[in-house]
Amino acid sequence: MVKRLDDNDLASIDHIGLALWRAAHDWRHRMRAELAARGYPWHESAAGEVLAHLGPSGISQALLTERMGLSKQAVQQLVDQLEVLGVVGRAPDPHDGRAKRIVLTELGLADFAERNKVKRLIEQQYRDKLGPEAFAALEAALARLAQ
Amino acid sequence: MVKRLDDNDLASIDHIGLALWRAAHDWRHRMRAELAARGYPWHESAAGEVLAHLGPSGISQALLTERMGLSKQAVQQLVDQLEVLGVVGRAPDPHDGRAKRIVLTELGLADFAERNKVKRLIEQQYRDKLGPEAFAALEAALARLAQ
DNA sequence: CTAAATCGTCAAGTCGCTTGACTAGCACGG
DNA sequence: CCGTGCTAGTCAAGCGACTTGACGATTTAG
Repeated sequence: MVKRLDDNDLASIDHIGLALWRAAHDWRHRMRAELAARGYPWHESAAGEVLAHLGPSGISQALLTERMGLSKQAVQQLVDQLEVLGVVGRAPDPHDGRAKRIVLTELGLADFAERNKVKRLIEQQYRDKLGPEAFAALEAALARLAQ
Repeated sequence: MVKRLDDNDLASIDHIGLALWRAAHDWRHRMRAELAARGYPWHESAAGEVLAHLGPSGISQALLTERMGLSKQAVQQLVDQLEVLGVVGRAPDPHDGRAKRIVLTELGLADFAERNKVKRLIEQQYRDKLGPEAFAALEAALARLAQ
């Protein structure tokens, strides 16, 4: 036996979970990097996640908290950052004196539009790489798993 | 119009990247929770990731660092935690006075075995949910994406 | 109309990682 | 065989992304 490699016993780590993990991170990385390159650098930080839950009609901070699955304090901090950057603003909710609505500024709306473009771009890259049938199969399998 | 929902404009967020993200996190969560439930709670913390790169024959800290894609200090801290817990130990490398080998203790070896069991279990859950063809298609698509 | 729940805020702490500064051992060209 | 530089590991400090705790201001329920 010439040489026993360190990782002889690591064949076991190459499972589908790892493949999923890598694919998810690849997607995330492409998305964040592309948006940062296009002039929306906050997508490189955690605050960018907020924008994934925020459309032109705005959202209450409480609902945002629920959707993001974080503590309300965490969400508050992320929104604070975006507010400083001028991407979102806070407006009082007319129907509830406690609540505030998070709304997109003009810059935020531009970000929203760009995000959709980039999403389609990366989806197309994946489709090109896999072919349309395999891409559809992937989508279907993931949807099935999510149920 | 009865009611305009907050998320009318959020249809765009439901893309394949998100599905991948969720699937990856589901896998990770099942893995960690199951291992924790079986008496290996460190898989709930970042230190558990170390064990994914560590087999019975051990590994040098430097190589581990390279594999994990973290700074050497980060890896050191994670290994420290596992050492305190008695899962791994540090042995001097006979061929290199600077290096130390990270090796599994008896507890670590039990963890290694359990990890493989759980991995197979969860893979089987996924296979059951998808059916063998779709599962194979998912594996193939993910492998293709990783290239 | 009071009691409880909800919305948001301020403060402090934890976890997972990073960068910086350092020591001990190895490698190699002169 | 020796110094110059590279590599393995350690110690310390700090930062980002969260958490928990405590709180005032509303709204809702009984």
